[in-house]
Amino acid sequence: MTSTPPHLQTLLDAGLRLTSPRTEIARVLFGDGQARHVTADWIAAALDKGGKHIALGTIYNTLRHFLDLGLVREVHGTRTGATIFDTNTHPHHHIYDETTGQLTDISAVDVSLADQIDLPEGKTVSGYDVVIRVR
Amino acid sequence: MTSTPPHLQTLLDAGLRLTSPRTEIARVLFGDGQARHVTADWIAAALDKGGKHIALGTIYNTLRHFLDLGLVREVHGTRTGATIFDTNTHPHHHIYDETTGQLTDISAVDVSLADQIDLPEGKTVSGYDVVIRVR
DNA sequence: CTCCGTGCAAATAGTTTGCAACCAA
DNA sequence: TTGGTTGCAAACTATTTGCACGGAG
Repeated sequence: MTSTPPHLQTLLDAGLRLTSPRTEIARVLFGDGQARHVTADWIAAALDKGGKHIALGTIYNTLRHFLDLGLVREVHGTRTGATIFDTNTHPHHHIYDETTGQLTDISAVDVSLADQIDLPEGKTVSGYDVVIRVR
Repeated sequence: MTSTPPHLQTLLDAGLRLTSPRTEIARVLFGDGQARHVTADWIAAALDKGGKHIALGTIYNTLRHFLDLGLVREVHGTRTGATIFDTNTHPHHHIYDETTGQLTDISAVDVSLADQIDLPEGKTVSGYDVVIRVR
């Protein structure tokens, strides 16, 4: 019994059609349940390797949809040119190796913010990113 | 008595010539002792406004020099296209308003990291960035 | 005098967008 | 049928680089 995987169900719930590029990209990203840090180029290469070419433009558009739906997150703070997308959507942060470019997850509980941070009035915290740089 | 400003002295100490683009850019950045978040374009515009046009390429090259010398820092974590340079080199972090794009400094003491973070072996922490996103 | 540094334009890199053909529902 | 999607290429933005001229030391 092959039931619809949760990430594909999310697409359906959002009213998005279940098209071939979307399912293929989703398979590469979530297929084995393993969290990944990927770039658009990496996805394109992975698909090409499997004989399933998808236009880079479409990959970017699809990633943006996935971002909106919360299926992936962007990682900031690295000095690599391309945007890195993280398939781990649980609260967590990153260690960035400036020498190798290697990006490693760290648990959110290893980081704490003082509770007396002055926010601009009327604003609420929507999240925070921590990047620990090592070399 | 007009003694050499510290940031210009830093250039000299590093063996860099005190050229007109460098002093002009330094003046715009540090002239009034006020910390700034700027982009290369902002600097170009500010210089043009003062009738001192400097080529964008030269501004980028100069900013890279300033980065190496620790006169400015890059700010990561925002979703604005251009790289933001921060003239505040003291340890601190940022609040990023996703609605307005406004970037605000917060003191480093308002942030604390757990001391049990597992680093890759042989690596040392060279710094860390915290960006609190608000809306 | 000697190079380092500059201006400018061309080259790159990453990402977005316009549009005709397509296809999931 | 029909409007959301795709592919492709062109457009764009941000940044880097190559090269001949120019100015600081």
